[in-house]
Amino acid sequence: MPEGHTVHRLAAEHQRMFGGRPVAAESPQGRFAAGAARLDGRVLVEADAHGKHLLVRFDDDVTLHVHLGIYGKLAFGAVPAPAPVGAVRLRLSGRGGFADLRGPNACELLEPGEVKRLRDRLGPDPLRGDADPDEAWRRISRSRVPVAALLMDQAVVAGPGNIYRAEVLFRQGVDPMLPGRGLSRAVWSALWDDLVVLMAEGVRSGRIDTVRAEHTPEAMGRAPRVDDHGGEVYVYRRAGAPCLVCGAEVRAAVLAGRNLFWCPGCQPSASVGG
DNA sequence: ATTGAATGGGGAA
DNA sequence: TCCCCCTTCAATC
Repeated sequence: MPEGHTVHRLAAEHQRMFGGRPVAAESPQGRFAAGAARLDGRVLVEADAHGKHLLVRFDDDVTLHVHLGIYGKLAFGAVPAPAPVGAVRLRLSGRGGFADLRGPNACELLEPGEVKRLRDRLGPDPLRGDADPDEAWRRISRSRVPVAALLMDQAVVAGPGNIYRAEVLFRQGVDPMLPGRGLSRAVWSALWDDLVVLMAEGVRSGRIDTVRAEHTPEAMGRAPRVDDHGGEVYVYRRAGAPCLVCGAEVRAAVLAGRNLFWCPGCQPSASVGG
């Protein structure tokens, strides 16, 4: 679930459901009991997202910081809320509904200075209007780290995860192992612009679709195929299957502890886009 | 009943 | 580079 587009949707949902009104907070599981007690009854001022981090500001400048990690989930529902099921770390409820948080990587309260520190260590987020891609380019253009790893480094770019990085590199024809400093400025711009388009579409639809109209199963007379994550993609989790564009076998490798997928035909070694 | 995998990330070594 | 955190669900015994 949680790449940056999901977290932006969750922020919008919090704003819509709770914004400007007091909320009730509890920790049915008990592990966030003290934090929930501190939030209980406060007015939710603003919910925001930076990359995969959800930042919910309450009156008196207390900010709830949630990072879902790889397992975490947020589930919304209508009030009256049913008895909590499973390990609910935090339940917020208000007139407009309730939100249950399970399995987050982070669920904590931050002071304003800590929020600033968190934001300062994150790179530009393609989904934020205040994002400056040059900030990322300054790091990328100096780095020997493979571009596929740089795109997963939240200090370089905040928001893309394993699916978007694989898909954007495929769409731009970039070899995942190319070191950052091997990229031209033009290719970085193309990668960034494509992330902006793909992720904004992800916020609208709530899924990750990256296949261009001319390569859809309908356009190419193939059986439709949707990945388990709920979108239509070129290479993510398609190892061993034929590339939708050139027919070469999609490859997989582990890079920095994460599964990387690419097409050796469309993204040959040292290819720099086009 | 148990294991493994999953769209993350921090910290130690 | 590994290990650990946290939770759910599907696959396997």
